[in-house]
Amino acid sequence: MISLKQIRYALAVERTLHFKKAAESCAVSQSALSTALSEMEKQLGFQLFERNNKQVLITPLGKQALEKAQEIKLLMDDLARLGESQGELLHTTMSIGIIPTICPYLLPVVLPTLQNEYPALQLHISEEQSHELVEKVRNGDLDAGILALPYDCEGLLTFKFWAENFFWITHAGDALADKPQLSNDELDTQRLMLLKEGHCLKDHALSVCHLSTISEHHLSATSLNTLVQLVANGLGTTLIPEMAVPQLVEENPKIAKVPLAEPGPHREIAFIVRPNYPSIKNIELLMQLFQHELQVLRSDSK
Amino acid sequence: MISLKQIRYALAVERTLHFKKAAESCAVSQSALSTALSEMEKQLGFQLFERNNKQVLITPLGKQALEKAQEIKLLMDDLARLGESQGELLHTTMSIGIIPTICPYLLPVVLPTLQNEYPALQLHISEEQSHELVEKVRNGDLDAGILALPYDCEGLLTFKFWAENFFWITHAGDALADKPQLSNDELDTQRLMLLKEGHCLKDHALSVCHLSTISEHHLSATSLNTLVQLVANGLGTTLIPEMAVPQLVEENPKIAKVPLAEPGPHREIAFIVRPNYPSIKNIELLMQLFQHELQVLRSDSK
DNA sequence: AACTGTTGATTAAATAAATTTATAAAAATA
DNA sequence: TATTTTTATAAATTTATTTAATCAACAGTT
Repeated sequence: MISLKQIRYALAVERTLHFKKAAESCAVSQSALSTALSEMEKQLGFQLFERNNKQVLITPLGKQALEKAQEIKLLMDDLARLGESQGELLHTTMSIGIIPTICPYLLPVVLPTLQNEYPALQLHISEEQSHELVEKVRNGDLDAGILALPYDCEGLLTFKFWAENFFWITHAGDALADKPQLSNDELDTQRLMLLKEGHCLKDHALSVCHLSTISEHHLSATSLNTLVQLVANGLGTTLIPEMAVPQLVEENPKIAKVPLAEPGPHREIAFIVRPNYPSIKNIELLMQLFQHELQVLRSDSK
Repeated sequence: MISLKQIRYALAVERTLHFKKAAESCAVSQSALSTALSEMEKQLGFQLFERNNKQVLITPLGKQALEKAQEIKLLMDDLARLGESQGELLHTTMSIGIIPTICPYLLPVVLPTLQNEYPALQLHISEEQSHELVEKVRNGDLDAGILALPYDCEGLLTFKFWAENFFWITHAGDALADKPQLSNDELDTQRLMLLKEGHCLKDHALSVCHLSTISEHHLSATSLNTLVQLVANGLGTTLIPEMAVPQLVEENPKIAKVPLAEPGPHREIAFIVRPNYPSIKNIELLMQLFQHELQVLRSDSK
């Protein structure tokens, strides 16, 4: 009879493609892992891995088996978590992924309160782009994700908890810096710099400008912080979301922000969770808490 | 760490609501099962079962956990079966459920060939009504089912492999017994007897008559064989499917069959299988074989 | 009240199984 | 040729599991 141990070992080898590393990641000896997998292959009646002294390959049937194995592991994790759904809320370990254009601005807003009010919560935060986030939430590597909509999250629950606008950012001396708002026409003539391909904020910003692609003249960077540094030194302008304003703009006398004429909200922020995630209540509570802290931040800065 | 053994034990208690019986069905001592389940509850952090000396109840959270456990068991079974998909076809054990209005007429047609050509195949046949069939195929108790369409098989693959008409059956002396075919109007005036509630053939037969319910005058029975005995003794008439004709009509001089004017096919027969069933190829092969044998039967009786 | 037959829980000895450590074998590398 | 890196194997040890016997609680019965 195939055991969960064997399944865990097999998944570790799939990850590492290396028996010794897999054994380490399972905290057992390489010998134990080798034997367990041989036995598993015997029970299955086919090879999972083709292995020699130089490399480990996954056989075609092995690939199918490992997909099932992954599903089983996911369900086992869910089962183990079921107990938490009745215990005290946020009294557990949670892994949450957040996209880079939200993460550094949201965390300082919510973490202090979170740590005060729920000291038993062990948060593991990772910064990832939307596509990785969706993938990892789907396969259970993450308990939840936070990203900006619209984004294709098919098969996942989405809980919108925030909506905000973008601001146009230019250097302090710019002639347009004191305008009450910037029209779309004016925006189009600017030397706009956005994030590199892969960041959803680029797409959302382009959508605000009613553009589908960005011209090659526009520089691109890998973080909003970098973009703002470029703006501060007169190399162009950019768009940043409201929640980044306190950190990136307000402390910096060399740049100015101008609201956009384009009606908002320009992006909506949501949690994504697997529908079967066992303690959705934890996610809902987190969401309410985040929403509240963001509201406090917004009213403070008015 | 929760083990598969614990999951199997828990599912057995769910089935039996009795520790001792569950232990027997798992072929272990009651002590082993008790200990394993206590340990499992400790690991989960909540009670699966409320037990005293008189009864075993499933807790609300336990119900949720057992649902997950059932899914895990299903996936484990699939995983264990994956090896067969590459081995020789029909070289395994299969559990197949068939509705009562197909089972006794299909089996004698297909079993001889099946046992000759695939002696390694271990077939477990059970006779069940459509709703049980769908349920048991869904949860993995059966590898496949054979039923008559139309029927709601949402979430399952359906492979139609046969279509046939009904015949009107009356006693040999009936004035209508020699007609080339029976019109719908004539059919409506007959004292038609159909199967009891729950048999899909009743619904399909009513549909052929363009009726939604059957009047209280119509007797009902639990098997086609019974119905035919009633017909033979002049107690009424009935409809039987083509595949039952050789067994129920041709050997019996006291009854006569008349084709229906209503255009067919009057019922279609299909396999149902879970989409994730690991060796669909076995099902497809079975289906082709069944189809072929039925064709031979049809051409023989012409 | 005492007896009887349930039920699920507990315990200790016997049994089975998995893990570790150490080693082997094969192949690439220096 | 010696060294390193890889997975596989063997024997000893440790760990976990099963069994069989017993317990404790309870519900009927006598």
